[in-house]
Amino acid sequence: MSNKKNKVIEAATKLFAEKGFENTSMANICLEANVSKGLVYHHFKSKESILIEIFTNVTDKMIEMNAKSKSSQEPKLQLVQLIETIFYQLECDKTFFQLNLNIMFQPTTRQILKEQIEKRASILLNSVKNIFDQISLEKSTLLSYVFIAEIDGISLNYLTVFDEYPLDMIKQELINKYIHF
Amino acid sequence: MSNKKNKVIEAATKLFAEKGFENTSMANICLEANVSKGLVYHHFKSKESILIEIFTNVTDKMIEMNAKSKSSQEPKLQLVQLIETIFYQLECDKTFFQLNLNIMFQPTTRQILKEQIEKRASILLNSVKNIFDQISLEKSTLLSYVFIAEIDGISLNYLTVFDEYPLDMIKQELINKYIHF
Amino acid sequence: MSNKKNKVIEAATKLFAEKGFENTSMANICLEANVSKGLVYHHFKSKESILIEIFTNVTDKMIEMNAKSKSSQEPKLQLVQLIETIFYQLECDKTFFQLNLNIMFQPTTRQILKEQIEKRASILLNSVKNIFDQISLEKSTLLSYVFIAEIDGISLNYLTVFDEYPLDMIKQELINKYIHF
Amino acid sequence: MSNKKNKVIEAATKLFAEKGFENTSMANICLEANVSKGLVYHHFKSKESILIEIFTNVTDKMIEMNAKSKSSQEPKLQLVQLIETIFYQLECDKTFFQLNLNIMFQPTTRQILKEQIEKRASILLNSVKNIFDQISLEKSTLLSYVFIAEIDGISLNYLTVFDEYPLDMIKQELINKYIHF
DNA sequence: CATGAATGAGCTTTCATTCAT
DNA sequence: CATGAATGAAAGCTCATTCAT
Repeated sequence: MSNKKNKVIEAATKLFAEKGFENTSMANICLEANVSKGLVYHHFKSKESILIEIFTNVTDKMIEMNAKSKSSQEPKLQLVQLIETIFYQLECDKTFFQLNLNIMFQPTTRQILKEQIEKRASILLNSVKNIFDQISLEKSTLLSYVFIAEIDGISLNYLTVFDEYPLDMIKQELINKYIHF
Repeated sequence: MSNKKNKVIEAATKLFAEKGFENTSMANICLEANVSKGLVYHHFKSKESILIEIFTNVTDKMIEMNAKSKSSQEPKLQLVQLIETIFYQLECDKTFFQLNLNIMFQPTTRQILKEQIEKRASILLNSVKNIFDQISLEKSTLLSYVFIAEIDGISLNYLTVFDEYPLDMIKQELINKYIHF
Repeated sequence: MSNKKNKVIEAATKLFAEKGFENTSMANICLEANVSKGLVYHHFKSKESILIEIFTNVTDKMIEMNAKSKSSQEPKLQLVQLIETIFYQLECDKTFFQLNLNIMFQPTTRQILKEQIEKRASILLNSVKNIFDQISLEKSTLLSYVFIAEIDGISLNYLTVFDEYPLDMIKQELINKYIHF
Repeated sequence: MSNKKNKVIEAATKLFAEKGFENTSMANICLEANVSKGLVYHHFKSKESILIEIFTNVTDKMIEMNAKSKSSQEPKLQLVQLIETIFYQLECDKTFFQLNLNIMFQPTTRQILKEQIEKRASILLNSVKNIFDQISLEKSTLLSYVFIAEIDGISLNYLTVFDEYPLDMIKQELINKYIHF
């Protein structure tokens, strides 16, 4: 992939996260990436398609990571490790999670990425369910939904609701819950 | 308050929820409310100020409801009742919750309503903490954050992540958790 | 004339002078005069007509003053007195002179007040020529034009060209010129 | 510089002079220049900036001409030549002088171009004073102000006050004054 | 006399996109 | 690959004016 195309993707990711998709103009992206409009339209057929490519890249990484992570540990420890991983990334890449949230809740962008959003959700659900299947086949679906809701709720509150959020304490509480399951 | 101003607020609320703030034009609002552009700008100084007025109205209602709801029931039952109320409203007014989410995650609108968002969050936290104080003074803050994360996570998953979400089952699971606390 | 109508005229005069006719809106005038739009349109048929009334009032005063000032003094002293009067007013009412200038040079307003502007010019020319007729019947027209040009040029430079203008010195130079004519 | 940008400048100059800055819309300019609105905003960041560029171009030309015109003639002849040049241009480019006047008297445009207007005034004053210094060092400043006032007054009367102005006769009178100085 | 809700045309400006070079 | 001039639709907003009360 050409160097300049990457610069465009990076610039767009940054700006979409900072200002939102609708408030980022092609001109903004060109300026940030230091390329011309013509070049952007050489690599991408539209502004939407930049968004799609950014989102797809991440989905692909998620699938890849998911494939690798088939651990043979005890299920409770797998849950703990999953929690640790997610919260680690949440802290490392706040902006990126924020971008994903605003894409998912903005009706327009949501519509554009509907299929991918659903795909991601089902990957995550399956991945979590695989773990809970080892704990309780009967309640595994319900437990998975609850687990995901907890993760999403904490992320959401951390990222956009509370100014000073005791993330570590709450993470610990969650780990405690599942380690004594 | 004049009839037409209300029509504008209703139209704007509907469209902001359906299409997002940035994708709703003043022309759209005028068409939906069946009024002229001039009239909208006679009542509101800008598009932003419509959003602010909508959001403020709801915040005010929240404060009012909060003041009224000081129940003298057993704390566990208060939690159950709170859960029931929130999920009832979630199902009744899906669009409105969606509007709130997309406002909170869109950087621009978030900035505009920063103060109000924080105000709302602290009202909710206090309100929940008042209940948990009666259960465990020591852990009440932590428990409140967890409770709110659970509610928010479920709402988020119901509204925007999963196409077919077993909301009732999950609500029941949550009620079970807190009734046996 | 009603009190409120006067307030409108005063407000409009002030704002037209400060911001120019085109940059003053009816809403601005209403706010400044503390009256409603309906009232302004009760007294004036349009924004233009306010301008016309302001300008006409001044023209009428000029005519009146001109009628009174038929002095029987020596012509040179009449010139000196005219110079003194004009410069006195220039210093007293800078804003008002500025208003007149910008009305006269803005093509739109100029067109509206074309006839009055010409009327004023001819009154002034006649008035000055009457004095110069007593000095030199032959050259009186030319001398009048020169005199008016001198007055206008000095006013213009004082009001809008130079930041620190030695008005008094120049006035004295002019008086010297005509007293030794 | 691109051909179309020049067309925009020409169109804007013409229309600003004919109708005034405030009464000329971007749509007017586009129509006159036969270009799209987008193109105008590609070359100029705002309507104001068109005005600034027009004005700056002229100021630059003035400075350039001023630099070249250091003549070694007798001072009185230099004055005569300056008068001839100014009146020649005044007759050639009536519209352009009118544009300058209405920019200088319209409070808004005046504010925008405040610095340039002052710059121009000081260039002209210096240029004239250099000549009068050779006639009378003592009175050169005063004489310069008077000279400029005469020129400006005559221009103003010619351009906007009197319908039939004996420009040539008055120019001759002025030349006579300074040739017999 | 007096108010201010209401209109609709028009304003400046932005923007995704195209295309000749 | 790469540029940036050029387009035209649509955005947010202003404003003189009207009219029911």
